[in-house]
Amino acid sequence: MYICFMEFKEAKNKFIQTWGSLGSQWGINKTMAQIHALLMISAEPLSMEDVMEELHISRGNASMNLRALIEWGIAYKEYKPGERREFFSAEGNIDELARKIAKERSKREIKPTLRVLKDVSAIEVKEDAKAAHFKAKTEELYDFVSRADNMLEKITAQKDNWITKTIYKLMS
Amino acid sequence: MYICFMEFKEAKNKFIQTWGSLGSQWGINKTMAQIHALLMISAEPLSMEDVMEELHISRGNASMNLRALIEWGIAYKEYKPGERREFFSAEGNIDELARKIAKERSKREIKPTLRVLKDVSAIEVKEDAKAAHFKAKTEELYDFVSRADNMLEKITAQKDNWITKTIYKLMS
DNA sequence: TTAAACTTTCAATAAGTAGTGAAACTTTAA
DNA sequence: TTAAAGTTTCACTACTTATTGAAAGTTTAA
Repeated sequence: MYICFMEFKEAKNKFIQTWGSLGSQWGINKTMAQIHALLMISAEPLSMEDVMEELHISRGNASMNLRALIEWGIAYKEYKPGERREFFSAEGNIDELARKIAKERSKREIKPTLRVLKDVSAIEVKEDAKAAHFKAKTEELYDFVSRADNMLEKITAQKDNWITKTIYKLMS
Repeated sequence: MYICFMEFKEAKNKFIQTWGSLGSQWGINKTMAQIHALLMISAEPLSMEDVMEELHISRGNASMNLRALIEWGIAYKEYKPGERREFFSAEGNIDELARKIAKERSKREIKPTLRVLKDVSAIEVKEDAKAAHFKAKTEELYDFVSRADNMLEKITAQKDNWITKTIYKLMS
């Protein structure tokens, strides 16, 4: 039997790397995902200096990506009494985290795509069979994507444990 | 009132570009998504030559990405009687298309991430409060991601109209 | 079996995206 | 009000990923 003895530091590093590459596979900047990973597993809020040191990144990079995380609503600025510096922490509730990511991506990508699908499917078709096929196909896509987006909204709208609730409902 | 009169060609091009950029925002190669868009809206299967001409891409690029689409199970090779060339067409059923994409991404990204989460959360913790927090957090993440993956499987396992069915079940 | 038609591969290169670091800006406490 | 501490911006550079194109490989019909 193979037993993996991993040190805390090693595990931490592996987790940050994995979260970063997962991020970039899903269209999120690698550093942004890594900073998020770091904040998520830190028991205490971190300063920008801390983030820079841990990930070996520049001040500019840290600043930009911390700001992006805050814009997405998945990291927060915190102030410590008597401390001038700002500290950062990640959204601690995973349900809430997933909800916010889903919401943000819907807003940024799905909604604009729906608009285009609506536009392009609005072409007028007379004789042209190819154009007719295009119209039919893009209408079908519009319908599908808009239903999928709707489904996502319904799923994430459930407060607390939306995954568990959804699985439960799906079993009926 | 603003009315948009779009020509078929213009609409087609816009759709291909949009589908391509949607693809790259979701970690799928732009050309792969564009070829898929083109095949999807073509009434007839297309030859590699057709694809190259329409998208202004090289033979090598067309070949690689057509192969990738076939590996994903969302495009098919077709043979016409009396024709030596191969023709390509896209998965016509959108439900099936989404199902296959979900399956492929789960296999490529979610499953490996779960493995890492399991590994890193297996560290032994004695006194160290930071390590304890790390362990708790990664265990929580493992639990969440594995439930989410499970939910996706359950949703897409429903044959025919899984979106409609899911929305219906969620309303209960 | 051969040559024409077609497809794939892969090293080189281009394009796109992310990261740096220094300068500009902002805030705060004395 | 000022200077020290801290933060942001952005032009430049580094890095990653996609694309080309030519050469190698494959298939088929005569």
